[in-house]
Amino acid sequence: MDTKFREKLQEKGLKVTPQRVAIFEAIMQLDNHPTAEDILAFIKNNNPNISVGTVYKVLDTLVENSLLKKVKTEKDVMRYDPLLNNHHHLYCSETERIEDFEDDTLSELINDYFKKNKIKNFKIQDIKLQITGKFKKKNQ
Amino acid sequence: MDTKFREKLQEKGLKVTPQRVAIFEAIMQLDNHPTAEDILAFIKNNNPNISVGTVYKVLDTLVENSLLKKVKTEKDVMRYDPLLNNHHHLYCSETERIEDFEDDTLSELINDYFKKNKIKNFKIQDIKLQITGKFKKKNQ
DNA sequence: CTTCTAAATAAGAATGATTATCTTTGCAGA
DNA sequence: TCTGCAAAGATAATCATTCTTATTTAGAAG
Repeated sequence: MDTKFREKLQEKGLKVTPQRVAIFEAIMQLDNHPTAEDILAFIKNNNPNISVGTVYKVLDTLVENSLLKKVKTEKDVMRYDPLLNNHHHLYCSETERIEDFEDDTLSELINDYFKKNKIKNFKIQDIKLQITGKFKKKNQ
Repeated sequence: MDTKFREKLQEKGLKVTPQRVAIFEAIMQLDNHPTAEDILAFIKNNNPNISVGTVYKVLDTLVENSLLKKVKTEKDVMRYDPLLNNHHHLYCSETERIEDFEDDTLSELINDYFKKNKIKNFKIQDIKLQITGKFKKKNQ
């Protein structure tokens, strides 16, 4: 299951360490875009000796090597997102919940738009929608 | 020029204080989404006695009352944005530069899309595009 | 299976943005 | 003028993140 992850690490010339694997798995299992703290807490169960600095460092290297994404919120904590496929985010305006929102049609729509209407003096690398709102009670 | 701001404060039942006005004006004049520190430095010129806590407190109340927006960068500092009209953000992937990007046609396009394609169990309040990329050298 | 070395981790101190606390100020209404 | 309350000042406290140093480890090369 995490063989792909191991392979990707090697492709990038990064060593495969138990910490890196554990952190990546934690993010996959912890849904909802965990904070560094969430990840640390989760890992401590099986791996009580992991260090705070390590978690931050690993997260940084994974982000740098495009194996993870940082998510921007309005709060002052960073959250991390497994870089699966291109998706947007639904932010709850009342809680800390963040959910993925995938819609290829929409993404295409936007990409097409920018293909026709370039932004002056700016080269787009990535477009993300930040959709703020409220989750309805159902399916909660 | 800041009469509108004063009015808005009063509408919300907030007192019009010189600090609030100064902070708001600072944000309007300092372009490029200043940090709390930028704002503080700017204000200290005319108003050397303003306190750090006050700046943060004022910023918070203004955000709460929808007179400002908080913007987050990849770094862990918050930045503030005068809530003029609906606009999106261009993030430079190499520097901390953030610019506003306004495009009513695009906003409409997206709004229309969501009018036709509701998100299940989610009520949209606001949609922002986070466009990451590189500013070209010109016009720099 | 060893040895070697750069890369990675541990531990915990340090930093720095933000928040909290407590006091003082200034103004509105009695 | 007095009272009450929101706001501001001063500064200590907090807490996420980064830094520093010593130690350990992954994985290549022998």
